[in-house]
Amino acid sequence: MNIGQASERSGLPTKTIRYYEQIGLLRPGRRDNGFRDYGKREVHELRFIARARGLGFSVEECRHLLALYRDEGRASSDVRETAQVHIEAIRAKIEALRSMEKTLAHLIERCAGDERPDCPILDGLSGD
Amino acid sequence: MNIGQASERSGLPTKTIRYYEQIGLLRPGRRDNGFRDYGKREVHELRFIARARGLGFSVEECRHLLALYRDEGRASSDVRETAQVHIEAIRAKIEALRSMEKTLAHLIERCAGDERPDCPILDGLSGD
DNA sequence: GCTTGACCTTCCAGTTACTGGAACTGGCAC
DNA sequence: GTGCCAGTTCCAGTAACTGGAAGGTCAAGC
Repeated sequence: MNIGQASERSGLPTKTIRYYEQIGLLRPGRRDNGFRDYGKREVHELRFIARARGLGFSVEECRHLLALYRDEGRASSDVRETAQVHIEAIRAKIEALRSMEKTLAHLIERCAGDERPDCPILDGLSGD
Repeated sequence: MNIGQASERSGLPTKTIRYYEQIGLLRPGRRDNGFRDYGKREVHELRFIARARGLGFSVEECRHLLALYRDEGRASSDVRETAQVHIEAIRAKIEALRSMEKTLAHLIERCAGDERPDCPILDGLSGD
């Protein structure tokens, strides 16, 4: 099938699919006319990548996961470790964001938000 | 003072300070020898930017906040709105990350993580 | 046979917020 | 005058796409 169909079935934009090919993530065959040709397997792998990206894995992590997925002789410990490292990064990000949210919420709470210039948010940012 | 001092006092790398100047966020004066010259006010503003960035505001948001900070006639509602929009973006990110974390934690939990190839994480990604 | 339109191709540039490196100058100690 | 640190500019690279230009393919309709 053409890239448009593959896009529809994988949920990825054609631009993204071409990009993944460019960086060597997934190389489909070509027809005589130069069009990319996707089969069931390729679409399946595109969906795999889409899901992994949806869980926040970087493209390089996706490359690694895909390699493991393709490798029948993989050890599940490899996958688990990759996922473990990633989930810890996610947790760290959540913590960082929560801390920002808390600080910001405090500042916003104190701000009148009217036409006057006094502003605890700016005061907080300026270091008072 | 020179950029090195300003860097030390603001906590921002010199590269970053030069970058902020390049995009017109903060323009220090110059000495005869061409070196940038920072005063108390500039360092104060650099710290302002550093704090805002630390709370996750984009550089463009920082530009806006800095303009408000400089404007004695600002309305605090402007600041509050900017912060409100931002905190909602933060909350959305937290939610997205939490959802990723939950899904991933479930998958990791089920994975033996040994030398065998069977892996619920890969199964989950492949859509089974 | 020709045109239209949807879909495909490649390539180049832009996005965010820096960061690294090269090549050169300023200013001071020895 | 030589070394050295700290300053200068400019160019390129990062992550993961995304938009747009310029042009080729193919089936359908007139």
